[in-house]
Amino acid sequence: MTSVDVARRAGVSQSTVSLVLSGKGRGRISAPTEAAVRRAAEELGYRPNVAARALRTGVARTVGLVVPDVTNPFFGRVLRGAQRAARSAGYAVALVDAGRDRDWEIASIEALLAGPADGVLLFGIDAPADTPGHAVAIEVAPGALPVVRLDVEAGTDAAVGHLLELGHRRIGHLASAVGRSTFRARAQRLEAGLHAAGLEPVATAGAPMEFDGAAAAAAPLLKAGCTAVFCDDDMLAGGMYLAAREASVAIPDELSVVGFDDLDFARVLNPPLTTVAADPEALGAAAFAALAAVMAGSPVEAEQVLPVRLVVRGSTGRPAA
Amino acid sequence: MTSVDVARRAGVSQSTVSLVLSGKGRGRISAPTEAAVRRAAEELGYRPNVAARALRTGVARTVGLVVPDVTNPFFGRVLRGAQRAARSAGYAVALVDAGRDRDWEIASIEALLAGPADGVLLFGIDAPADTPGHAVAIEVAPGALPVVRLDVEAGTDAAVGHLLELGHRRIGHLASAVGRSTFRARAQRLEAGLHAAGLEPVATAGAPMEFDGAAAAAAPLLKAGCTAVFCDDDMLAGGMYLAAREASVAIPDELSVVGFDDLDFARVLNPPLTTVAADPEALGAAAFAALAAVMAGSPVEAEQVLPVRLVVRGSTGRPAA
DNA sequence: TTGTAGGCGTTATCAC
DNA sequence: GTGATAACGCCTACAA
Repeated sequence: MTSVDVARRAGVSQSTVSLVLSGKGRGRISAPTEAAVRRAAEELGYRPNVAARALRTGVARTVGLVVPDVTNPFFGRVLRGAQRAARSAGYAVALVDAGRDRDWEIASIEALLAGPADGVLLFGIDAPADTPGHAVAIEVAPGALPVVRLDVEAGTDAAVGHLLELGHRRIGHLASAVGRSTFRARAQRLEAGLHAAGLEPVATAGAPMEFDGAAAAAAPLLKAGCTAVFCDDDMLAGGMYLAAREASVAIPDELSVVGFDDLDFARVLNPPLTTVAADPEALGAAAFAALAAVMAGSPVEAEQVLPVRLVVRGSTGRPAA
Repeated sequence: MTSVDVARRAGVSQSTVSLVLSGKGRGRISAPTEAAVRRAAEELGYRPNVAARALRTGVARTVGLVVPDVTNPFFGRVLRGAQRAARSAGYAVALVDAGRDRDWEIASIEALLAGPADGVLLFGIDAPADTPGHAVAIEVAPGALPVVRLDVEAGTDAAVGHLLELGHRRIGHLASAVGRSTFRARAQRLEAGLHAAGLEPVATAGAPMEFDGAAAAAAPLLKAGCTAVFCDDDMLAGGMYLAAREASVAIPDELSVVGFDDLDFARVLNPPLTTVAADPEALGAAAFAALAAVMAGSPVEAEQVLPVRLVVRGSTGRPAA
């Protein structure tokens, strides 16, 4: 099933088929010829061979999205947003899971850029300085690559402000153990907010992005006597809930918890989690748009910052004392 | 950067480069020549062009994984399992999200099979009868395609048995509104189990795979006076929790809840969810293995059933009365 | 042991 | 308006 078959069936040459189907025959191919070609293609169920086209044009019409861990529900929604935007631009998005493995991350990026993909979206990856092809970074600090990210500063400020306003003075930080710059920004901003109020974080713990590990890391924060904890992420907040339950500490009566991301499960936690809500679909869509611009050679803002907002639910309240 | 450049640099012909790099030069190419080629390739940072190779060989070394909704955490883990298995076989996995849209599902499958992918893994999709290329179905009832699925029958039996053993007689079913055969199997098995005990399901509700919608669908089950509810999926169980909280119904004292899948958040719910645990990574890996066999033309069992097991946690207990 | 040559299905540049 | 024809980069008989 090739364009040659279509040509034969339509009684024209192969190049005419190509011209018609690519739309480049505009005003060069007669209407009857065009109709005949289209009908033949339709009847035969012809689909252009992607590999041949890619080889000839040097363009794959595919972009890669590299995420650190597909298991995190956040990425699914980023992918969906990127995929929607990409599809309407005639691109496909290939998701690759780096499995939290830095080497594989780099290998994947190279492999992708070597041909299968025209560009890559790098989530939370502080990209190799010499990223070879078209790339856009997501959720990292400004660097060599154009960046699309959440307004973590505003989000953190809002969260800390909320805690302070409720009267908390002993605030802990359940931080992500993975050293991504977005998390460093949160830590920094948290400390700044606390300092401005004449405070210091009571305790800080670095936790893996997974409930049990986070719970283990969270336990010491409880011992340190925090009345509130800012968690870098909702997954970590989930771990905090686990640790609190284990230690029979009541949320929010004895402990206030704030998360980040507003993952779906945040609402079903008991009590529902107060968290900084982000729009992952928008993040994915914006990242694709930026990448499309990069690939087109258009100017791209070095940094695009998407708004977030604090959603106050049941996990925060006034401190007990 | 092509194999011709490498050949020139190594002072050999292009075909020699191809032979060496594909490993098919075994015992045909002299050691010094081979070394020279490898060194030249290394120095130049040569990467074979995937499109050219795919065009020439007719093989993309990529398989597609089509899922109904990337947003569900279950799929992330299936993808990871499939990707791991695929990678060690030299294949890449392209994830495509059908966005719960049947038409797009079909379009995606066709598009994938038209070239970019050598085969597809179809999750929960009752495939078009005339699936054109290599395909394996995941989590559906046996049909035209080889199937890899969870032992939902045993899982449902275990869940129902558990509820019955605890003394429940008024058992409801929070069913998935999406008409996939795996869910039909659960419904059927639940009824069978109940009948065997001389009971009928007290009430059944069809719910969307998302917390709020599920909660809305779950509310009537509470009104119907169920003392226990079997949920087709942990997401739905989450909705059940929401509805129970809304109606001030205590779990497990006034209502026992059983889920299915054992998603990560099941443990952080309060109380932790009793659920039928599956191994999504194994599912993904087994599906890829089956697809690899199909692509290789080897015989493949029509149906492969993976074990599940009931994990009893805090959401189930004896009925109040 | 190595090189030559043909072709995979497209697109695009020419003649006609 | 339409049709030859030449790449794109790679693999693989087959020839030397």
